[in-house]
Order: sequence, then structure tokens, then C-alpha cells
Amino acid sequence: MTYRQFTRQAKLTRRDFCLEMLAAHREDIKAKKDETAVKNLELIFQATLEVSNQKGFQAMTMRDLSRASGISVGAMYDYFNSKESLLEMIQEAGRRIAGRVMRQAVSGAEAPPEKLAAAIRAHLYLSEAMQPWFFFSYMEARHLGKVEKQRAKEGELATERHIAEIIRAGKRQGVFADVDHRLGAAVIKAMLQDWYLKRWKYAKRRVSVERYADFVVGMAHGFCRNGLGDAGPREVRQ
Amino acid sequence: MTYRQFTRQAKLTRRDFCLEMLAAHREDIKAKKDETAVKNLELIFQATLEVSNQKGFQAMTMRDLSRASGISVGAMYDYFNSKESLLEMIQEAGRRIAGRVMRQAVSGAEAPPEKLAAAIRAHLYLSEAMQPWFFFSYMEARHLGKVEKQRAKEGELATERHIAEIIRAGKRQGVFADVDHRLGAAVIKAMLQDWYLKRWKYAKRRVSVERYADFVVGMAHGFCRNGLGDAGPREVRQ
DNA sequence: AAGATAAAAACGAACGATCGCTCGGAAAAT
DNA sequence: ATTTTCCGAGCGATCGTTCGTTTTTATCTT
Repeated sequence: MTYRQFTRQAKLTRRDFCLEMLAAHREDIKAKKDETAVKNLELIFQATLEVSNQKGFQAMTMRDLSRASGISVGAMYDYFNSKESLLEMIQEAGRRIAGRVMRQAVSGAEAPPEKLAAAIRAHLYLSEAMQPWFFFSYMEARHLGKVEKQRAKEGELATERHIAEIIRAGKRQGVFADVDHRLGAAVIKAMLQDWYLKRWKYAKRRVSVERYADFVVGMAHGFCRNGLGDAGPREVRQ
Repeated sequence: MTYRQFTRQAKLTRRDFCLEMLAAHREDIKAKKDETAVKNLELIFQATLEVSNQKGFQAMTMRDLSRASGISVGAMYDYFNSKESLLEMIQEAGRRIAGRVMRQAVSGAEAPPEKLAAAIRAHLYLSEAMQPWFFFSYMEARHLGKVEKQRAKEGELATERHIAEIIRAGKRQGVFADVDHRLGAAVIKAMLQDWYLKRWKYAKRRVSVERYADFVVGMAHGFCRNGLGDAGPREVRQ
């Protein structure tokens, strides 16, 4: 699947994101008409990611946010109860959308190699389509409350366990070599995260998400087929 | 080289770190006696990383820092001019030490495979010994001023270019396959960063730095020898 | 169609709390 | 007795947040 096909089937626009936020907090949001509510949520959401991804959520003041969104400080508070709850609303909505997309994206494949490729590709395409949110979510997870922080961490570990499980299944079926599936999943995850954490770097080098996906899938398959992760005597040490 | 051997030859204690800070800012620091200066710098340095790595540097107040270090707010200002300059002092000293260690750690190897292994191992061992600083440096780079931020980014890119150069040399000498050395270096770098960004995860799973190093070196060699990164027709797509 | 009325949305000055930081004097060391 | 180190109340600035008011939009009346 190409990135173009992916974005066509998945609804991941800024508007979709804010509809999710509105639905989850309809009674807390003071605006009566959905039309205006979504419109202003979009302005606030975009401004939050823009300012926050540049200087950090803590360093962003409500006056910064007001200037960047074009909405007065007082009016913004019709859409969230506090700065902290704004952070939680954004994290929560994104986590829900990402979870939903991931679940249905990997539902097609059968054999472990294809499943592995599908999972990698789905994660990369998703994080490409929602890059500002993924970056935000990663960098600001520390500022969440205990409950929300635990949920964010759990979401991360679930992705990793999912990949590890695919590798394990491949080993049982004999299509993968006897590699450390947990360490393998960990480093694959590291590569996936690098895409949204350092996207400016890849953009400057003109590396497309498809090319990066091909590359990571290639590395993952090579690793699983040849068993490079067993640290055997082929190792060269200094 | 084992991690134990590495830490024995490299001077990377907290005290060494603070001696570096003191030497760089001897005239700005109000304390006259080096003894007391280093002692208090250690308290401040440790408390800064402790509090900051948990809640973020911006969210850390000077009163937090005073409580965590056991030094009064007033006395702390005998050791730095402002909160921002404290951040810069820590970043600068760490960058200098890390650069020095890396330069001499990879000076021994000759052939590209050994050079690659040495570079990976040196970086991992270094980030293990200075893990709190590496984590801090990565997460707080956004809060630096323009000049310091550029220097931090340059340091990162230098590491990556170094790895890419080794792979390129290996290709020219025919010991490595025709792989994309830039993308290869990028994902190797991602694996290296994962070690200090997610160390709690590896600690819980009882993965030692040596085992992780063996694993990454194995993946890097496998990739370079078999050319998994060319995204050829062997790719399986969904 | 136009004016009156009510409802909804937007505003920004002002509030108490807390921030980074200073400074005059106390405490400790020499 | 002198120097060095340490202290923490207090300063102005700025923070997140509120709320009485104005402006805009929708609805009703003539």
C-alpha cells in the first residue's frame, strides 16, 4: 500500500481530529453550535501543536496561544477548562484515533513476513499523516498526570509487543530465524519513532515515507531471516 | 571492549563532569576555593538532572532545585548567572566530554567492519555512563538559545556522518554491499538513541549494555554485508 | 424588509499565585 | 578579625484563569 492510498482510506485531517475532541467533551465545551466549536477547536489545536512543538508545552503561555490561534484568551477557555486539560484532550483524541487506525490497518495480512511489513508500514504512514501530534505526544508525555502518562506508556508498549508477537509467530512457523524477538521489536520501534522525531532531517534529504518504509521493512526482514540478532561468533569486537 | 574496561579508562564520574564545568566558568563562579565549588556544583548538577529528567527543565523551579540540592536559592546563584545559563553550562560541558571520549575511542580500529563496531560500542558505552545527561541533552535541546541549539544539532549530525563515512569506506573497499550508507547510518543512530531514551525499559528487561551493543553491531554488520537497505524486489508489500 | 429582542460568542483588563532573581546580613571558615 | 560561604524574605514580572462587558448572530414582530 502506498502512502497516498493510506491517507485516502483513513480519515486523519485536522477536522477529523477536532471532531473527535468535540465528541469526547461535548458538554464541557461552552460553544453551542457544532459548526463554531469545530472551527475554533481547529484553530486552537493547530496553534497548540505549532507553538508547543517549537518551544515546548510548558513554555507556551496562554497569551502565546491566543496570538497564534487568533482567539482571545477568554474565548479559548470556552473550549477547555485549563491548560493541563487541553494537553490531555489532545493526547487522548490522538491516542484514540491512532489506535483505531492501527487496529484496522493490520487486519488484512496473514503470513508473518507480510504481517510484519504491514505493521511497519501502517505505523510509518500513520505517524507521517499525524506527525505533529506524534512529536507532541512523545515530547510532552512527561507533563501528563499519572493516569494519562500510564496510558501513553501502555500504548507504546502495546505497539512493541505487537511487533514482537509477529516475529515470534514467524519463528514458530519456521519462516524466521531464531532471533531475539523482543530486542528485534525494540529496535524496529526505535526506527519507527525516528521517522516522526527527526522528520525535518529526512525531509531535507528528500527521503519519502515510502522509501523509509521500504528500508525499515527490508532491515526487519533481513534481521528475521538471517538471525543477526543472536550476537554469535561472527561478531567483531574492538 | 567490555563496558567495565571502558569506564575504567574514561573519566566520566559526576566529579569529572563538574570539574569540566568549573574549568570553563572559573571566573563567573563566585566560590573561591575549588574544593567547595566542585562540591556544590555536584549537588546542583545532580539535582538538576534528577528533577529536570522527571518533570522537564522548564517546569523545574529554582525552589524545586534548592530543595533537591540542599542549597539555598541565593547560594545557587553563586554558581550560575541564570536558569538559562545553568542549562547551557550543563549542555556545553557534556558535549565537550562526549566529543573528547568519542574521538579517542574510535582511534584504534582500522578495517571498516571493526571501525563500525567500535563506533557503535563507544557511543553506547558512553551514553550508558552518562545516561542522565544524554537524556537531558536530548529532551531539553529545544530550550537552548539559537547558537547552542545549532551546536547540539551539529554534534548529532557529526555522529551520523561519521557512521555513514565508515559504511561508505567499506563499500569502496568491497567489504560491504552496495547499501544506502546515509539511511543506514540514520537507523543505526536511532538504535543508539533508543538506549538512553528508553533505558528504564531495557533495565526492566535485564538487557545489559553489552548485549544491546552486540545486537546493534550484529544488525549493522548484517545490513552492510547483505545490503538489505536497497529496497529491491525482495520486498514484501501489503 | 426592517427594527426589536434575545441568545451566543468573543473579548481583554484585572486578580492572586508563582516565577526567576537580588541583596543585605547571618553563619562558618580561616 | 577578616574573608568566604550561605541564607531566605522580598522585588518586579509574568503566569493561568476569571468575569463583567461588548460584539456578533439568530429569532421574532411588525
